[in-house]
Amino acid sequence: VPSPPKVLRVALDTPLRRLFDYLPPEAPVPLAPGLRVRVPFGRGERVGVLIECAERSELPLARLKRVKCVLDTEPALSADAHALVLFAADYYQHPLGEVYAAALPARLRAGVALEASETHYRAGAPARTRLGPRQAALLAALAGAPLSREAIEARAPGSGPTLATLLKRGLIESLEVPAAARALPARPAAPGPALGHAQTSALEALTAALGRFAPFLLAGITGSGKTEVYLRLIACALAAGRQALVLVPEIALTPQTVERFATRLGVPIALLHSGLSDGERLAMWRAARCGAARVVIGTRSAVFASLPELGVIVVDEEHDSSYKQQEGARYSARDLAVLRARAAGVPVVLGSATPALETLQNVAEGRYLRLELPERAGGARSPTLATIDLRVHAMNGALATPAVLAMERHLGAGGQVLLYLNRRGFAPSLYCPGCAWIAPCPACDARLTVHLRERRLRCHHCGASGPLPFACPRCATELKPVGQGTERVEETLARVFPGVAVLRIDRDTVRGRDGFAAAFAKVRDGSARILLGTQMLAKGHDFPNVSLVVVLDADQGLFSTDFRASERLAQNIIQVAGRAGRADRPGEVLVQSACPAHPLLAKLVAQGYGAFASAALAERRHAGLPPFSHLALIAAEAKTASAPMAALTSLREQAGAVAPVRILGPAPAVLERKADRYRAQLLIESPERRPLKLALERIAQLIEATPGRSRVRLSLEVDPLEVG
DNA sequence: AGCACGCCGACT
DNA sequence: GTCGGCGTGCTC
Repeated sequence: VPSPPKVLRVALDTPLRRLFDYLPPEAPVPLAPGLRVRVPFGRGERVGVLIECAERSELPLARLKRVKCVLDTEPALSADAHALVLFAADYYQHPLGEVYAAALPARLRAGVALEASETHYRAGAPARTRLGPRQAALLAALAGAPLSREAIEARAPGSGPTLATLLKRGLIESLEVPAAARALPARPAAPGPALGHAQTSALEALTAALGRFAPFLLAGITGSGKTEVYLRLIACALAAGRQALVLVPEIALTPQTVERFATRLGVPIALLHSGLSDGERLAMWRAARCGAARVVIGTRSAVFASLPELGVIVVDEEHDSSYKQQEGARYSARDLAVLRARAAGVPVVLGSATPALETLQNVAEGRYLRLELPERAGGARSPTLATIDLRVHAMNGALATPAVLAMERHLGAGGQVLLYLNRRGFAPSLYCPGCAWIAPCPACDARLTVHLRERRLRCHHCGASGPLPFACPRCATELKPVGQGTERVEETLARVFPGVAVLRIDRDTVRGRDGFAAAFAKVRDGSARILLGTQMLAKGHDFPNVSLVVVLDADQGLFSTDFRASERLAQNIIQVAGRAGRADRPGEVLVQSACPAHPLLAKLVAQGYGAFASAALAERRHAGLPPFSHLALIAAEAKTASAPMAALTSLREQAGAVAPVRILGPAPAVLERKADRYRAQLLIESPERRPLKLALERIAQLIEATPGRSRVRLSLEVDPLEVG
């Protein structure tokens, strides 16, 4: 019998980057890493996770408090998920307790049982007083095996009040018994369509890898049948008695997606996404952990879900930026999914029509195996792309003449037209022709956007809003909206295409999941002929009758300070282009730009995403940017203008980086003042991971030791997606 | 992050 | 004379 450890090291949900040492509980209980414990902390109590058992502490034992109780008999997370949490905390330089908290449903953090239970009732002490007929009947029913409330209700309808009375008098006792965890009910599996040649060979490669770690990129244009390949692969894993984890971007987790998995696979499915209540999330999580759910479909944080029999991981639309958590523990669920697959010894499939440049480089270096789905299922042809030079054509608002002509042609042929403009509102600024005044946000270094229908000015950075002024506050000249937003394009369309039904889809017109479903229905039934919208249109849904897509302004993404802007632009263009065309009618895509000769845009339009990606990767290599170097970002934020720069300058001096790690900055953020907070940043860059990691460990310690942390908030992000 | 303790303005 | 502003210090 091993002697009990002297010290328990516990992760707690605090922003402190250390573990807390406790004495083991008085009564000896089994102890193992991953068990939840209830501990005294400060003047209150917390639920933490036991990370290690140790023989000594850096503090004198007399100063340690004692663990109040051990909540579990087995770890909350499966071994691979537990290891993933430890890895993520270390890699992203984030407090372990907070990462663990992100991995567990809120109710488990509050201390409820790991496994679902149900209250059952049975007869207790014999009655010493006379009972009514209902009471006697109920007691008789509960004389045998304990029954659930539902079972009691089925035998004796309306016995609820009687039950409550007898419970109170001690004549009935209650007990908690394990309950089957709730998951979506299974349906009979339906057969799928026949596979094409490329799908078949991709599926063969994937199924051959079941049972071992193997990372794949499944590169397939929209409509090439990636989902069908996922479904067959998952079916194979299920047949071998394993579970599957499917990660999707938040916006893609629609009832249609879930429906497709549920009807095809015929097994219970658990969903994990931000729209669940605490109770629902707990039920889904438990269903995954106990194995009742065979497939887990979830967003970002589902990468940490417990799946004891994990057999395969799928990351759909792997290029999507919503896999990167932007607050708190800033992890990339896509990257962690690959690490988890390695820890679990299972294959992982990253699927996309527009893979991230990082992923393509992983393929180029032989770390991932690329599987290609080159053709559209059902023989549909890919859309043709062309640019429209905005400098040489007459404009109708945001629409160049060739775009208008193309729209007339497609509408005349019975097709639908999709216009993509990544800018909400009527116009991005309000300008005074008299004195050149531009309506500014009072709280940000930004211009206010005109929302004409609401007759308001809005800041798209901080949410501030105010009434729409008629005249310039400085010189009383009438103000002019400048630039194009979706609301203004809608107005142009009403003028240029009178009588044609237009549907605008953006955050201002579509509210919540139901709103999107309603808009989607109007597109499907043809009651909308022209669709106009922002990124919301580029993700998730297919619009099979759309034959023409017009990208109204490609230039926003070409001249940004952020080196990833062109990659995002190309992905958005190709994703939105993927909405167009089907078997009997190839789609047409027109990209409006004032500089169609821009090398990356020209490559994309003439030769497609693959050629764009090669050119963009060559540029990144030349400039020493990711994926050819590794970055971390230190951000500072304060109420005063000088504090962030001062804090980062001091941090830089103390850190004193050693080659090959370079420290760039500090520099004010692109939007220096946002919501009345001033922001600056420091960029840490290194061609190698290891020295970057060492530098970050040092910097993270310095940040924690920085005095006056209430005045300047410092945060650290590893592998930032947005830089500049 | 909470949640304490600890010194200077507008109220009963 | 108090109630309370948020500055800074601690949590095994």
